[in-house]
Amino acid sequence: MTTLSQVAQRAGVTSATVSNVLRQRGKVGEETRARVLAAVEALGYRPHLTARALAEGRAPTLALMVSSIANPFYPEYALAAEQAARQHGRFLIVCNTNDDRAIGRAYLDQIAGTLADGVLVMNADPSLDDLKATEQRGATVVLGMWEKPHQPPGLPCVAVDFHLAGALAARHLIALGHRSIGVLVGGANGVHAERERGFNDALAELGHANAVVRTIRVHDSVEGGLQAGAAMLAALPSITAVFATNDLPALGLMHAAADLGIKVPQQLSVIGLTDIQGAHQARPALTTVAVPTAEAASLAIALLLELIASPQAQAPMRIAPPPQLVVRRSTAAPTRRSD
Amino acid sequence: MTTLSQVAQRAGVTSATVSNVLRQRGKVGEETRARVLAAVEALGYRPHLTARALAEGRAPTLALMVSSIANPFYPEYALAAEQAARQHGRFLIVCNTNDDRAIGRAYLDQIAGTLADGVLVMNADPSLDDLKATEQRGATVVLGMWEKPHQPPGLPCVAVDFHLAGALAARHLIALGHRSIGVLVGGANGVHAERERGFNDALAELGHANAVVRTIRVHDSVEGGLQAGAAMLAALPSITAVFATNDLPALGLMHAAADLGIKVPQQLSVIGLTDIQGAHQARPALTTVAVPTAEAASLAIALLLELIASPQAQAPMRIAPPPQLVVRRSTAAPTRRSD
DNA sequence: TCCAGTAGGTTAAGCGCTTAACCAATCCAC
DNA sequence: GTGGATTGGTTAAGCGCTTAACCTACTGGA
Repeated sequence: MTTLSQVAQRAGVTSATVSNVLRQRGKVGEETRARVLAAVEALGYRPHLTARALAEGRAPTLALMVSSIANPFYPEYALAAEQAARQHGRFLIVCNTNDDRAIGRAYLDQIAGTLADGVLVMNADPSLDDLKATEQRGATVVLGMWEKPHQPPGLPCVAVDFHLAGALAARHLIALGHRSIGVLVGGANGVHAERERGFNDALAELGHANAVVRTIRVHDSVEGGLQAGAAMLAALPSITAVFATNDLPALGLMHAAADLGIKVPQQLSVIGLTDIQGAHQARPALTTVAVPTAEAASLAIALLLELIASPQAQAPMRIAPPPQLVVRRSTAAPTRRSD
Repeated sequence: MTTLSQVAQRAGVTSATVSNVLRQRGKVGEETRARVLAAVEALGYRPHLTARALAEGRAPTLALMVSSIANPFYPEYALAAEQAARQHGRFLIVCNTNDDRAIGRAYLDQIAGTLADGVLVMNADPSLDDLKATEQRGATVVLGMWEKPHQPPGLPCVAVDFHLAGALAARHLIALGHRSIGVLVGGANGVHAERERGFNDALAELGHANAVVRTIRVHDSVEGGLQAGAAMLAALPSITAVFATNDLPALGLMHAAADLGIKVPQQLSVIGLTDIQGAHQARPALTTVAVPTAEAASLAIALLLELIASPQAQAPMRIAPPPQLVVRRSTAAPTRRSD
């Protein structure tokens, strides 16, 4: 490792001067600057980011907390977040909490404010109380995707209008003519409540408050949708469409339909929510409501950095672009399955 | 932020003593220890990881370089790597190079040896030369998944026997009776060459060297497999089975088959390689050769940490558990498609 | 001739923590 | 009692970098 003072020695100056050259501040003569740069080059000097951060009184990284990076959707989000962070000269630490609040707390305890001066938290994975405590200790916390724009969490956040997302799904199904609908609600701890509410509210607005014939809570996975979906489809032949609050169960449901010999979309329409990669790769390609993943991620990073720079702003909320209906091949006008 | 010396002051000792208490080293009296711990508790003190790392002369994190965390397979690997790192008290920075060597080099330049004292690189994404240069500068580099166990890269690595992986696929197809096989080779820059070679070598060993009727290079994605697969299936009706060097193109190929009305596995067998999450969720579930992702990741982290602790070991190579054939529903005994 | 201003540096303190070296008091065996 | 261990701390240097404060020419205007 080459240090600043080694470079300084070779260039015949003090390390302060080298630092000034590298950071383009302070006054440095043309000739000296050239000597310094030559020394930097010759020794292959690279600034020690850890030392720099300590001296500057900031942490060198940002942290992203997710339940598991292996879950679809998060990788896309993480990619966008990392790129945004990099553009601001920051690095991203990924923390998998595995939906375990103790792990989340341990992470916050260890790195918030010391290794990472900003933490981007997805889905309120740790409890809001833990997050607020972390904030008290002087770290900056941003909720990466808050689902209720009209109900601020008391923490800085990027809000995505999931109420609208649910509503878009409902309007699409109603417009197609569906009047007998099943709903699969995923998400642990009621995280998807707003999506479900948006769906039901829109139904009511359109005068079809009772179109939902069955609502089932499912595990937020393909398997969850497969199992619950199979049961639901077998029990209720009148259902012509299913809305799942997440794409994963929606895909599982399509499998369940295939297993039962039900054709999608001819006999059953399926609509998801999120638009993960697998959605448009499915057969038939899944109609879904797309969440603005990348935009939300870069908004969150930007917010985080602004708050780190000037912490006074009171719990600001950034609104991400609205979700959008993406019509693919898994939805169509209804035909009675029983026919 | 609470610092060590604030705690020390409150406990009526020096910061050295507080440090000794927290690190369980040095001699500290029972009574003093209790006072210190009480002060730590009262002030909510948390050690400053950046400062600690600097003082200890090590970097606080490990880095994982991948082309894009949004690509399937990497998230699973990253998850395992992060968990292994956490068990050793390290944090993981994720670096997406987007297959751009300049970005990879920039990352190495910036963090290797300063922010991250170890870098775990997937698929030789940056050039080996860049990596060796990084090593010269004193950083520790480990290749996360080297594909050629019998041809050391000159850098520490975790090797997975992809030759065997290819061979397993070949043996499976031959055992089922396939004699007219198409091959889809993914991976940029010939990364999948070893998989293809393993496949062909096994075929030759079994006396069916000419079973492969067509080999196509494809983009390493569902779309890549879809397009190339459609062309191949249309042009060569004699093909009864396809091996793809990666699951993504294999899934695309299944779609192509569906589009052409070709039934899998009745009329066409498809086998992939990797066993990504989407493989067992596909319909029919994809037969594939599973790569020991999690094991390779934790081996790599362990190797990285050992090398950081004692850099003398000469370019050791760790061998991950062998790949394993996972038979699902996309392969069966052949029937002539033309029948 | 004198002084203010500026260009081009240097000095030194400090970020928060670790750790080797040192020191004072107590203990115990002989 | 006396010397060597042992206990329980303290001192101070240092990790590599930043930055405010300071110093020393030199320049030029009145």
